[in-house]
Amino acid sequence: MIVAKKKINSPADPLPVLFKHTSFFEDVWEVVKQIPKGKVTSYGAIAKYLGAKSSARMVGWAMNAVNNSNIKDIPAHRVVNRNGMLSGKAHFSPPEKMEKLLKKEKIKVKDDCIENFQAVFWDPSEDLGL
DNA sequence: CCTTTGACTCACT
DNA sequence: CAGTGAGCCAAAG
Repeated sequence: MIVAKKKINSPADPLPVLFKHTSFFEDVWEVVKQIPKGKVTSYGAIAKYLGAKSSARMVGWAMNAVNNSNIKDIPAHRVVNRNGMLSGKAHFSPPEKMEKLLKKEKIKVKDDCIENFQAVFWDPSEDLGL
């Protein structure tokens, strides 16, 4: 469990205010980190796995936090919306990076959408046990 | 401190 | 079947 405004990874991370005492972000990250290579999941699935306490929007916030900080251990590119659309691509360093990384993992992406989304979809509730 | 917004989703019209 | 509204919770203005 990572705690609050403490350094997440690098000593020189510009990690802003972000988390105070909420471990929500960590939970999201942990789940995201568990996503098998070549698979993807949705914000809603993660939120649901976390108990649906928070809405999927918070998951997106967590991803935003990842981009904001120097955290690179989180494969945020494997997280898309429930339609399999790369809704968050715009928030990547180069927006194309998300799609690029996905394709690199043999995930078929077309027009910012994962074609075989259902096939590569990974449900945390299923693998992590629920 | 109150208002607005956001990488979402579901339900209703 | 597509458009709209509401719920969601935290962060930024």
